[in-house]
Amino acid sequence: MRHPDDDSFADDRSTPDGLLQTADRALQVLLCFDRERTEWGVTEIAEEFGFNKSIAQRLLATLAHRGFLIADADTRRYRIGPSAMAVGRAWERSGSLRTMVEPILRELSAKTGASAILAVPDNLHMRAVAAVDGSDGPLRMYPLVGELYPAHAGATSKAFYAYLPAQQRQLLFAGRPVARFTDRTVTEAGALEADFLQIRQQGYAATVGEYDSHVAAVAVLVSVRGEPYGSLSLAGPEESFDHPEQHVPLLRHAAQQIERRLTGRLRARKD
Amino acid sequence: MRHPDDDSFADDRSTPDGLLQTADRALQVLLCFDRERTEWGVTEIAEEFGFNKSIAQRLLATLAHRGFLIADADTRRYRIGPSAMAVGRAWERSGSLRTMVEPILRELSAKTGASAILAVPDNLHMRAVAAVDGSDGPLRMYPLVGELYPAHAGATSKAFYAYLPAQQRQLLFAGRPVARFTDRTVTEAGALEADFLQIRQQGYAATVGEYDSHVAAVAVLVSVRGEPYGSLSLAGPEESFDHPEQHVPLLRHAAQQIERRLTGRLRARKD
DNA sequence: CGCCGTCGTGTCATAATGAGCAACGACTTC
DNA sequence: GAAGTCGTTGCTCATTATGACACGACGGCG
Repeated sequence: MRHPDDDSFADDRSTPDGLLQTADRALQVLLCFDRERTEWGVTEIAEEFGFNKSIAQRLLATLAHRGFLIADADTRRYRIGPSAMAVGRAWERSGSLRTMVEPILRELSAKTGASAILAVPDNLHMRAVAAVDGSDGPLRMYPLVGELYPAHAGATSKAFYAYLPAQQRQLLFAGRPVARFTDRTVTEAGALEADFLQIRQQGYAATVGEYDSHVAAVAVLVSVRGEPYGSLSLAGPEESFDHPEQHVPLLRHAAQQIERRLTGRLRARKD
Repeated sequence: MRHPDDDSFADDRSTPDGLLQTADRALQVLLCFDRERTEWGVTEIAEEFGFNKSIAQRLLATLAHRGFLIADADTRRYRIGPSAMAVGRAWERSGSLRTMVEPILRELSAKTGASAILAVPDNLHMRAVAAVDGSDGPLRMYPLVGELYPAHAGATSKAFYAYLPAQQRQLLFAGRPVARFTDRTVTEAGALEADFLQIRQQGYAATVGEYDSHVAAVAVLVSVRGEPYGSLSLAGPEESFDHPEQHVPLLRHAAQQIERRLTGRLRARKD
């Protein structure tokens, strides 16, 4: 699905004028090492993009030379390499994620009065990577950003973990016992599965006091490039944050904005 | 410093035969958005690499077109972009870090009998990203990988956090009170600073029972591209793991191996 | 307020470079 | 053992990147 003012990008595969075809192709190739396909061979790349085999071979070799790919010596297939880690770390360090999504969170918060939080999964938890306090003042003493939420409690976590493959969801109960934070925390496997099912069906998660007592929250899944990325949530004091579900359309819209900003190509050409 | 069998890489800046110059240049440019330099302009890139301005401009525009960079509309300077996140996530998903490092850890463990752990910083903790259990059997019931260690307790953490800028080290005491895990945990700011100083002076951290009672550990800093990346540690039961310091040279050597594997370009050309 | 210096962008001729073709060798499969 | 697949490499041609130059915008300085 495309945004209206995206139409200047004629085709993903073709290189616009004024740009370097070879470099562009290399980057395209690099990006196709994604969740769906983690390994590629020379011929596969050639077919995927309609390149000649020699082009594919040289592109892959160049990417490998700079460490963006690693060539499996046995299978002669390529996987993602350590330079991907280097640029990924550069991205994290840059803090651009926060600055890119904070305007969206600010708008959410302004329209609802609640705190807005973008969180990403992290070792059976969710980590707040960007947040804006609501007009009722901060929910906590300490800053929201960096906070970890357990996978099984609260809308922020449940909106994400509900969409995990069933097998991975089992992990929530595989290790140590599921912690109880309040008397409303859901700790029983069956009940949690039922919640997840409902979340998938209605497309959002709404919880009250599951992690922090007196905090109500509503959250939706955020996907990037079609893959679950994190969750976007609104949270506020149980007393004043009325009918959180009413904000689901707003959340959905904001989630799409975030997805768009995190899916590459922005301000590539002057408009 | 180069490894003996690295000599086929004549020069970082020149593109070997059989590779694509333009793609290689684009990747070089992408990699220079690192800790030291997070923003580059067209002219700066041109000077840095000896390119013509037009080349630099097109390289940057191409990288931006695919979302690897973002152009600041006002300053016309470039920063790292969301596609860097995409490939970084692909790297994490691939689990290559573990498979690349585990042979080294296995060798460490085999030579010492202790458990070997590679950990990276994570929100004032250290996270074990790869580990091999020692011959005395596992230290814990649950797997080492994924484990979080607090920043102020244990060699694994201290070997890393000792090298943080003093200002950032203050954060350890800025938030909640420093937790005490055993009677040997160092919780006083002055004493911890003294430990950090000693660690920097001797080049390694050695602790006994600071986090887990009855566990002795020794650790060294791991740097990638000259920047602190994580720590490499050996840990074993206090009773049987004698004179952990004796293994520091071994640890140093292994840390260098890891650094080399994580600094790109492996098996780029057949040897 | 206007000048100059700097920076990013665009143009154009040139030739260097990447594209495509085809052949080879290694390996797998039947 | 033969046929097919895959990755690699040499070679030729022209597509494409290159670099010198010029333009316009911006900002700092006099």
